[in-house]
Amino acid sequence: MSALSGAFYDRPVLEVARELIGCTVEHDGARGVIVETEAYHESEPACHAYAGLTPRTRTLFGEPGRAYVYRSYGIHALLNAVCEPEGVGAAVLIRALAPVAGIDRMAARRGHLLGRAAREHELCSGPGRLTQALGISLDENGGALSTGPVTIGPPSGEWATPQIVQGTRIGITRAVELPWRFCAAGNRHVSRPRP
DNA sequence: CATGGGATTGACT
DNA sequence: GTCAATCCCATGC
Repeated sequence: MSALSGAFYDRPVLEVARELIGCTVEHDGARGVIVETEAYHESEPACHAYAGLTPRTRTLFGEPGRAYVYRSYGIHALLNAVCEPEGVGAAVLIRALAPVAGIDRMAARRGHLLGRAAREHELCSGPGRLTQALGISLDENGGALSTGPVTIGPPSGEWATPQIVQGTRIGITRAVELPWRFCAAGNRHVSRPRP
């Protein structure tokens, strides 16, 4: 499958966040369809780029179409797609996937036993879970999403025109009112709370 | 240089 | 429902 080009991300971050629903993320033998995203922009205080250009936010302010991966709560690696022109700090947080391929590998990395369908819902339904399932680490920070190791591909089939529900972002303490979260309507892999 | 706070998760009451 | 784990880095002395 061909990956999306860097130009896809060189646009307003809200636009990209919405259009990434239905696209695929692939890394190290596992792939899933994006069913939940959130947009972050330097103009609002929930965004890491709000503090300006620092060693941590260097990737955020860099070339669009790159992966911004950072550690959250000392435990989890969270995956973002850098957006907007170079020099603007903005990114889309990938919050949940519907597993498509390499489900055995996802389960192994997540420490799950396979067998029950219900287990599949716990593989990638959260930003920390999906990076663990795909084996994405901080080493992937700064990598181009068009060439990998982490790649994002276009939607296929019915995912080309997904039904989307918009709501407020999760787990933040500032700019909580902005409706910058996008979810595939009714999808079981979306993290909680469901919109 | 010391400190404090997360774009979370899973285990437990 | 509550709460600890754990580490990068921004901030302040």
